[in-house]
Amino acid sequence: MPDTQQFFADVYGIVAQIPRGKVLSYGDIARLAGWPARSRLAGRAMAVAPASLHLPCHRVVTASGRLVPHWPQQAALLAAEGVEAKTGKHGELHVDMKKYRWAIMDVRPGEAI
DNA sequence: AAATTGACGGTTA
DNA sequence: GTAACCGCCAATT
Repeated sequence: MPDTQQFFADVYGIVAQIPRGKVLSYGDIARLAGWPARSRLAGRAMAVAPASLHLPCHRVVTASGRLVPHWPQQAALLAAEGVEAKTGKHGELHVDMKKYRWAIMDVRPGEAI
């Protein structure tokens, strides 16, 4: 099993565990999967993720809190779960990461700061 | 094999 | 707060 495929599987497992009303960034997922530098691969994993897995990919945003480009409906899905997405002048949607980011990162002392 | 692209992240100006 | 630049890894052209 190639590392990439294992990484993909791990990413899917993590995304599936994201609680309702919380979000994670690609970088966070990559880090949790054990590959800190593979944030882009996390995005690719979502891109190729089979719909049969029912992954809550709408709970995945960028590290800046920006919602996923090329996917406008994500805001509606998040809003349905209580995640408030603010709309910018250029139609950019962003969420408050400090508030909605999955707390698994905060559990680690020392790195949270 | 080389260059380009992408659902990214972080730092610097 | 926005913009530009660099670093990162894999797939695609």
